[in-house]
Amino acid sequence: MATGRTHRPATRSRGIPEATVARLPLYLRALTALSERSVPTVSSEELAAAAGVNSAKLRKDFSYLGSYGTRGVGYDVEYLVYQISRELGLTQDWPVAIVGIGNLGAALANYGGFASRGFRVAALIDADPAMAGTPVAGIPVQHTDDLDRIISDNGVSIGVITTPPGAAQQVCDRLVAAGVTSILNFAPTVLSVPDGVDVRKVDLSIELQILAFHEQRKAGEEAAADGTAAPAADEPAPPVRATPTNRKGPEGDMPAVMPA
Amino acid sequence: MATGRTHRPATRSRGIPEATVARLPLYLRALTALSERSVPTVSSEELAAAAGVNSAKLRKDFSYLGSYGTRGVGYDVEYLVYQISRELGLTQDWPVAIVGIGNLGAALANYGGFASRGFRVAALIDADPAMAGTPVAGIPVQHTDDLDRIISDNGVSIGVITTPPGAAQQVCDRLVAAGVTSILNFAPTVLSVPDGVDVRKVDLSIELQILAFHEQRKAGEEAAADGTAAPAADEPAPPVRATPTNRKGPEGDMPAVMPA
DNA sequence: CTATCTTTGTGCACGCGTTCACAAAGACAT
DNA sequence: ATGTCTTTGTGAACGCGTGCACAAAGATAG
Repeated sequence: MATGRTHRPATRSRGIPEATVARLPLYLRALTALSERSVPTVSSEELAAAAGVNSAKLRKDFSYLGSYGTRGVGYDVEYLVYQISRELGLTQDWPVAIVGIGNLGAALANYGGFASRGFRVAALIDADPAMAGTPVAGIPVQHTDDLDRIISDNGVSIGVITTPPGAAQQVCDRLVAAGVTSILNFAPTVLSVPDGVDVRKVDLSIELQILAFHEQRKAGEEAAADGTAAPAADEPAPPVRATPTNRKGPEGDMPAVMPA
Repeated sequence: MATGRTHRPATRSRGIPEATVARLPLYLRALTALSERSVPTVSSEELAAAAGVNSAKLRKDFSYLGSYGTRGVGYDVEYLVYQISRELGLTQDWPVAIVGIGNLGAALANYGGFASRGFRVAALIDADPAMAGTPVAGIPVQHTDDLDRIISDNGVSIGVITTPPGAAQQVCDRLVAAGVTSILNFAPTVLSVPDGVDVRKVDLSIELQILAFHEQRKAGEEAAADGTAAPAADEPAPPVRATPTNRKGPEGDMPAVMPA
């Protein structure tokens, strides 16, 4: 999953822990599903199961919002949907701009989950002049030169970056200069932003690498359980240390450096 | 960011904390960039800056892998690239299957970051018979009916789900039954999997909602700093409680329920 | 060989997040 | 009205992650 806000060192926003905020959308989704099935009330146990979390955690999370439950009964679904929506700021309209209309940018523009919940794709921006005017998902692509004006005119405060990594920081700087204060970054780059600007990153490559780590570990454990000798790759750090004059891996030659 | 592993409750894998594992890909990326510029060594301070983290944290992270640095000098870039790659399991080939070739699935198939770093798109799978045979990113799409065989034949252990939410759990079950033990889920659904299977989720909608929360909060603080009266949406929980017979928001009528 | 200087590796303390376990609160039946 | 039963809300304990601050290690110069 994409993780980690940058800057603003874990300040509790209005007393609501960051971890709780990250789970509210999950609860909201489960509650919306219940609401569509016209379920009037739900217990913490049921809702927690639907959201895939511990029921105690869910109750504690809700306790930060206020006392919205009824003991012996549970939570009123409609009321809770409204309260969480309000808390997350989804009762207002959020115009969003997507910068970098390649495969991913176009896919996001077409993504249905965007339009619902108060988020509206207000503008698509790309650096390629040939794309200017071409409609993507029914919205004409505009050129980067007009970025500043586009952001201002539409009152965009949330920007989505889907550019190649090399362009990400520059685009980010321009977005921030134009007034954007929240950025969702899909480019595999560490963005640096001034205080007061929130950045969240979604990084496919990182997610896969984390999965690979656990996958390798599972394979190693399995082999150990089979009584097979553990693979060399799973052994502790080798005694041979690399020095500037001795650059070799423990098992001989160093493999070719992998591309980014 | 996509966040949160499901199941397997925070077990320290071979002594390496989960939080550290999640940062290793970040370090690896920064190190690879240095390697391409032929930088021989790097200090924890420099590398930490490039990766966007605290230098003490970076040193502690590396200490879990072993003592790979040289006091007074820093870390050997090439050696560290190799060690982290090995630790993450990137020295081997990981065939990946993408299920659900819509806008997003196609975008991922075309994504360059996939191919590098040992991950290889081994198969594209979709439920639409009309798509079968159509090449996407140079790889012919295969039908869901053959999912089991495709996974087995290619030795796929990592699956990527980019289906509509309604199909995600079913696809997940089939993947797991076929032998997949790691899943990257882009569908906005809580997947339930048996023990031993890792799930990571990437959820655009959740990321946006978290950003909206902080955005709303920033707007509220700003207004308060201006001496303006705080907006009603930012005030503490209202005294009026909703009961099954009194379903109203604190400010009057309940807004229409939002779509999922 | 000794002294100095740089940078790592880590002991320690602190704070956040999670979980347990239970008292309090309300619904509901009698 | 009283008692029972269900479910919430939360106090308290625990564990993980973070960051400070410093001792130990090694490089480098004289």
